[in-house]
Amino acid sequence: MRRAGISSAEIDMMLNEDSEYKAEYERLKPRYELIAQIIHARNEQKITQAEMAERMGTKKSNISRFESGTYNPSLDFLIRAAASLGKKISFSLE
Amino acid sequence: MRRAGISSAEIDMMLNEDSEYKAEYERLKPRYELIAQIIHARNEQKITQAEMAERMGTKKSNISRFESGTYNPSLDFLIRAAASLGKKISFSLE
DNA sequence: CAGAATGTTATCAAATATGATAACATTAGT
DNA sequence: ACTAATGTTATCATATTTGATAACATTCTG
Repeated sequence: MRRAGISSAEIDMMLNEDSEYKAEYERLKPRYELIAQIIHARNEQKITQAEMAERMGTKKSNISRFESGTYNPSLDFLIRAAASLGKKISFSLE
Repeated sequence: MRRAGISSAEIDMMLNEDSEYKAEYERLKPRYELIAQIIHARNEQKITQAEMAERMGTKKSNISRFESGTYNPSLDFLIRAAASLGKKISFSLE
């Protein structure tokens, strides 16, 4: 199954205890997880990025960028994204 | 109990169904609720804004501004804020 | 395969968040 | 009431997000 440039063993290596990538990965994890939930909701409802964008009042390219997880979205953007899929985000501190 | 410039009856008025303020209020509600949870956690642990700021790597004035709810914070800021209080934010789509 | 639909990436401008600092206001402790 | 601690507000500089557009890539469907 050689598809990407790195193997899962190499990923394990990069994410080991002492790795500096580890901290970075842990830092970004909550973002990725939340985005994953939103993408999942969109796919589940078979809504296109273009449709979602229209509901949010933005453009499809911005949805793609958002789903790519390449930046740190604002709370408002997240709430609107969820709302466009008929969902409400709830937050809890644990 | 005349303290503020507006009465609660007036507030009710402003938040009635058709009011344009209503939508605005509803829009900001999730932000305020999340911030309230964070403020509550900070007070509960008797941590000062200055202490929290130091843990987050910022300044106390910025914590005050954040708690005032006057702007739209980023996901990362929220996560760091919670983390500085030993909490983890969890998100769920409903 | 061809065309249409969907998703991605790059880029720019404008708006906004964020950090830092300082001055000020409020509250708590003695 | 005095003082120290805590919280607030204003302001500036810098970084980042966000929206828009266009070109490109990928996937779906007939």
